[in-house]
Amino acid sequence: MPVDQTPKRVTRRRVRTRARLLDAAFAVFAAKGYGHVSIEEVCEAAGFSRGAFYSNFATLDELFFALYQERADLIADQVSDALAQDGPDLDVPAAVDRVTEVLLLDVDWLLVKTDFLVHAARDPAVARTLLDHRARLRAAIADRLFRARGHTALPAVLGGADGAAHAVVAAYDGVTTQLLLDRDVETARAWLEQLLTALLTDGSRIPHSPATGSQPHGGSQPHGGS
Amino acid sequence: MPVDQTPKRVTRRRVRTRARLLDAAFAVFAAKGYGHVSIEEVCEAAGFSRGAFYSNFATLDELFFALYQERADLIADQVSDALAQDGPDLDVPAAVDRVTEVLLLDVDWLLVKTDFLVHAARDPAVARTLLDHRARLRAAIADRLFRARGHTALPAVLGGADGAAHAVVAAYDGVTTQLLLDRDVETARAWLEQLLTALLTDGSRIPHSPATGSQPHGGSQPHGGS
DNA sequence: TGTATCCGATACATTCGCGTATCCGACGAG
DNA sequence: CTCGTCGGATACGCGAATGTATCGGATACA
Repeated sequence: MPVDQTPKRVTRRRVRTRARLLDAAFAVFAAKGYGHVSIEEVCEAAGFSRGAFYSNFATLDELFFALYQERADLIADQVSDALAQDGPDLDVPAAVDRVTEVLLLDVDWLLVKTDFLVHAARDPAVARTLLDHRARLRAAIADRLFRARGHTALPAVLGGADGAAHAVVAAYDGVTTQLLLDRDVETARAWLEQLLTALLTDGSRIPHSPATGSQPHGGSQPHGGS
Repeated sequence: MPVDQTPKRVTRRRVRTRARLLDAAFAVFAAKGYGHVSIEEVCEAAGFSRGAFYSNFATLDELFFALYQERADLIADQVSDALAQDGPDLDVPAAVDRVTEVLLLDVDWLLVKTDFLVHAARDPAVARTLLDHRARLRAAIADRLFRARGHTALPAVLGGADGAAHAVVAAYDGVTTQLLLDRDVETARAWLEQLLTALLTDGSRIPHSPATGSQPHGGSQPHGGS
């Protein structure tokens, strides 16, 4: 067979430099924001010259896309794991706690993800990828909620596990926005847990104490910086 | 009055060109995204040369900042008006409808706003401005909810009108994210109304019919493109 | 209407980032 | 161990965007 689909040899060194470029790009994008980053900055942060870049990627968009896919898949797996941990009956606060841990731990990732959102908002092809990723997350959540129906009643307004999963993602996005501005991870986590609790349980079934006492900070409510 | 704070003459032409620059910048930012826009592109869209720009702004960031402040103030006023329209007793669905109309009408504004968020997330001084704007919105909402307490019971998990206002803003941000990806304004509006209804009313008091029948599209739930 | 001032246009130099072509060292196969 | 191929470095030319300095026309006030 004279010609391969990927005619290059297996190339072991290549994957290492590619990975280093991706890692460096993540750090640089988080720090300065995509759109204010030049190719050379990424290469410099990775300890390479531009030649290495053009040997692995055609454009900065391509790198950004690959970077997002890699990390997004990782996050999706982690969320799936966090949701699968406890048995058939769902412990809402515990599950919310685990998922929140995964989703709000790394502010840098939120920064890059938001950059990617802005990018996708103007490119339908890229938007499709992001929508697919979100659909995967929602599916995992909806599946978990569906398996636990009967044990935990969902508010009727949301309309089933599917709608509830949608609401969870929306709450996550909303809290992310505030977190990007005030950079207060702990408050954001507390606030997201509270929001999800409010969304996933109907009013009659209050999980914690409804008044003060369970917040990490002194305040009665996890309000952001202002 | 011998000396003005701004010693320049009243300069009537100046404000016109400044406004034209701001309007053009809004359109260009919405189309291409801040960070992929050059000064010359803005000037060209406004029908000016770069000299006009440098006579009115020092940098593109400064223009962006002014642009955001102008529009954000406008939106804040509109929301306040929408909340003040009905009497002392709050009609939640109607108020939600009016506010949603203001907040999700203009996708271009959401695009620019998200760009500004990304920008603010890396500049604490800019972030302060955005946080202030959000605080103003929340205050208007909380004030409205507080005036209507007794008529409409809020879920205890959120902790009072203040927490509820926070939740409203978070829901708005979350729906915005989805809207930027699928560009489906009608579904987004329906979904936001449903989310706010779920958040602002406890489970026992269901405003519309809890099942299908009030959505604009055929589907049972206003789920986004995927 | 005259005029001093302001404002935007034009021209220029400079810097920055990009993409390519070429070269040399490294790695893997035999 | 040797050689052929691959991957990354270096050097070059190019175009775009920036900031400034200067000029001519418009504008507001007397």
